[in-house]
Amino acid sequence: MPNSETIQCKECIFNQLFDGILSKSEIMALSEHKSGRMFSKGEIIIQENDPVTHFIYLNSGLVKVYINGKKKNNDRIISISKPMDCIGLMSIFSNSNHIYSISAIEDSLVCFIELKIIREIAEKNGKFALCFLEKVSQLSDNFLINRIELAAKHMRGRVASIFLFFSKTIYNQTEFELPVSRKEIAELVELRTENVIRVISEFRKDNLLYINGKSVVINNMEELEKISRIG
Amino acid sequence: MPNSETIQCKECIFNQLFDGILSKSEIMALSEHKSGRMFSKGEIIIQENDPVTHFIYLNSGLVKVYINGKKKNNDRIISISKPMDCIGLMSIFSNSNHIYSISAIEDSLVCFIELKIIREIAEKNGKFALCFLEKVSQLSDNFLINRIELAAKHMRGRVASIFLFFSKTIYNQTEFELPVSRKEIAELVELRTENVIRVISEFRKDNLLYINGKSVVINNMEELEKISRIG
DNA sequence: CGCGGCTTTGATGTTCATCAAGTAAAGTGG
DNA sequence: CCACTTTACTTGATGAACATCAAAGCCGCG
Repeated sequence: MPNSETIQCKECIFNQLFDGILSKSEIMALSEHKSGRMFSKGEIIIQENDPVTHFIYLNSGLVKVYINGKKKNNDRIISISKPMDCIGLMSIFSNSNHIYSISAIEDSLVCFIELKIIREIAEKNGKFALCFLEKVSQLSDNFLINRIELAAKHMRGRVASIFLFFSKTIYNQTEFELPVSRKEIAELVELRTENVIRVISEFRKDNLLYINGKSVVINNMEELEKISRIG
Repeated sequence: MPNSETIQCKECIFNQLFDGILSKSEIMALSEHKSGRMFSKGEIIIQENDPVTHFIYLNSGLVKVYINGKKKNNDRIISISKPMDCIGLMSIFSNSNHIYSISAIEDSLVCFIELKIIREIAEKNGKFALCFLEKVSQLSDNFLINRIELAAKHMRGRVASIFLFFSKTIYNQTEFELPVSRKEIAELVELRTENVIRVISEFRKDNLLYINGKSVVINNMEELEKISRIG
């Protein structure tokens, strides 16, 4: 595979997540069953229906979690995950096979920890298990709330929320390179590509943002937020 | 409060869920911090924003989990939960306040277990914690998948799926009393009441089901399933 | 170079929300 | 128990929001 590389990551940021909860020996045990790999933009990390063998952790880069549509042009993106996010947390404990696919939308360093060792440690270290529990719950809550709010919004609000998401949650800047295509935005917010493009054109005309290809500058954050809330 | 009653439930079905995982003394400890209460149809069990103090478990009856809309006539029902379901599992570990409301749609016996004791046991008994983890994950997966499939369906498919849900998942019969109003069906599937009614009328006209008020008999399960899948 | 996928705009049609209005059912107070 | 009010249910008519279809320009890639 191109651009692939195996990395032993003893000081992976993963450990930070459970600071004070894991013992030295537990961290060691995890490290021994952990490996990292670079995925370049566009590469598929997990395919729907792959057996669940590892806990997956994003160290750097950006990935999308999605389900494959039955017909073509019908994928649905569940979430865009950033570093420190536990991607694919959901199906890991409830299914023996992945129910979502994951692929890199930017070059990404992905860590894999054998699920077996996670289970072993969780069984012995209840605090670790509880910490996991909180993360899973939080993630689920977010996804669900997200979906419910999405359903309540019209086209403009949906598209606005995506630009706010990238600006605030991902890049923390008003100026950034859009890491997804118009088509992918459509898959994120349950719209058709054409309509996403139309709305973007409107936003540009209304001077809410500057956008040229993938280069974005947000000009009127307040108005976008208003549109995202109401529309 | 009317129809309320406090019950010490030593042999609550809750214990069955963790059969072989909990020790005698742990079961005892849980029992001591557990209480049950009857809620009659329509009563509110949990209000959005109530502090999370207990793990909540449905022993008998039927409840709905929903979020209160900002405007009136804008509630959204997340799920209908049946006995053996851990209602309100989601927000319990991730939030200090409930983010969903829960109310009884049939007379229901609800068990409350102090969250503190659950946490204590989970910390010491990792298997118990893992078991919880699996339940949370499963629940989340179901909710999310549900929402995604919903968004893909048209009116007829959405309404059909609700009748299938009650017939197959809840009552396990082709003949049952609908426990929800047309308005609540609308809140379940992101439609307007008028449209739910229109679709139901069509189904009746097409002889897919007999329905009079709340009495339902499903006549053509196959066709309803087809509509639910495709439409 | 030419092919396929992404982007863009316009025209058209379908799906669904909204508005209106009336009937039935269910809860409320005298 | 009956008049009264409210809430649930139902159907029709209209319009808004969005999908679909079509066509053309753009871009990257083998």
